[in-house]
Amino acid sequence: MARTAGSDGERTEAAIREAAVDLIARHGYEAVTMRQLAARVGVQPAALYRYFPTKEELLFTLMRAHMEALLGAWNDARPSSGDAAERLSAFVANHIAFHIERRSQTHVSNMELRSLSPERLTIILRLRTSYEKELRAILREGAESGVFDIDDIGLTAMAIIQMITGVIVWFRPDERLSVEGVTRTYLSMTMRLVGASTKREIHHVQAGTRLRA
Amino acid sequence: MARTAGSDGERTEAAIREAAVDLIARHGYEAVTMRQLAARVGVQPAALYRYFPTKEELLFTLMRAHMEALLGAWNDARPSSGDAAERLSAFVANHIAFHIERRSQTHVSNMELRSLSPERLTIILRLRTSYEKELRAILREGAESGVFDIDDIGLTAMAIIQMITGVIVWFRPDERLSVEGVTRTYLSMTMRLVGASTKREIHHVQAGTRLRA
DNA sequence: GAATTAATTGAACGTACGTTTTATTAATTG
DNA sequence: CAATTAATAAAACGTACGTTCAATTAATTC
Repeated sequence: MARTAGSDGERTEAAIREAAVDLIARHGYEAVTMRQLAARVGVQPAALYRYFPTKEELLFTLMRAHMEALLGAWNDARPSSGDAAERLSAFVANHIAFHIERRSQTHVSNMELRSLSPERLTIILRLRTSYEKELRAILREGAESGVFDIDDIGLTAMAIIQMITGVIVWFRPDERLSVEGVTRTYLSMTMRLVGASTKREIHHVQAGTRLRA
Repeated sequence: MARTAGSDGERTEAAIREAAVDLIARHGYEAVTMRQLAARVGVQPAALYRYFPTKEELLFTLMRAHMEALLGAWNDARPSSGDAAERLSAFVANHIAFHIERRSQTHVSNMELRSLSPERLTIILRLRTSYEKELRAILREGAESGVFDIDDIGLTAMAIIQMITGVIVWFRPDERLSVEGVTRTYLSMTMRLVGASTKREIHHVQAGTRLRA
């Protein structure tokens, strides 16, 4: 046999990406074989090479897409006005919603950096840094305007990112906790963390925050 | 050749463990080969099998030792008296100090869980859970005695652990930040996170704290 | 100082890996 | 409807993997 009835390049590539994200998130990049991936897609191993020249290029493509989607989501969710507390709320809410919706992609992007070549690693890290810069800018603005009380901006930014990304490690949407409830609690913890000055701001921010369905 | 002059089983096993932790932390368990490990130790691959029957058993041994050391360190550092704020301070300080001292071990224990068989995974997760239980107990005590203001104990415990473990991802001891400075800032952020009630406690905890140079 | 035990080498086994090559069939185009 | 392009299968290539086995030497014991 050769070309199969109803085969379509776009659909096959999408299926490969989806299966790869899932398998790599579950077993790790090194542990996943091209044969395993092909079997999941329902195709012979050689067919994968029509879409991705190497296994590493496939990994890189997945990671880059994830980072660009994250930056895109923040670009759409970013408030055009409002003080630092409001901006920070939006950032945290968007981050948590995005990561809960894409647990597997996030796992891949966070755990498999060491499997990238130096050049590709640099590209991914640049995207990551530009995302973290957004958070630092918010923290700096809040610190300068007196809305936040922050000891060290860079350190606080890392602490917040670790904390809110960590949700995907333990959170399962089908438990006693809802996405909305978890987001609310994390918003509250974040505001305390940055020493958001008045109760008014905290309540205002939480009141105005809408969570994704 | 066979047995080499001056060879010693204890020293060789220690060398294997040390090299394995370092290599696995750097490249990942699946990516490290037994030949690579043997070369690092300065021995032939077959010699490794005198000390560890399989590659996975070696990984498991490293992880279990790390978790038991963590529990042991907390057992030694745990204050015999004091309120919840004091206990929490001790927990955070011990956690950060332990993890900064053992970056590689921590990376292995946190990243390579999926390479363990179900039985071995269970053992490691049990150790991890019993460590997390310590933090939850402190948070519960603080919440009940009114020292802390906590929304959800389990959730707050996970947030704190993610935050303070995240230090090892970005912190390098030889930079502008000292271990002491980072620990102080994280202690302060943790106390805010749990809504430590009175300024007195926060100030007590931060007593002697100076901002980084 | 012979016998025994500890520590290691050297070579090999079977398997599975990422990838390439060639052939073949389906869909599209002129 | 012939020619071309798109999408895949089938088979193979060379390599590297975890592990085993037998032989060999160093240290220890009696």
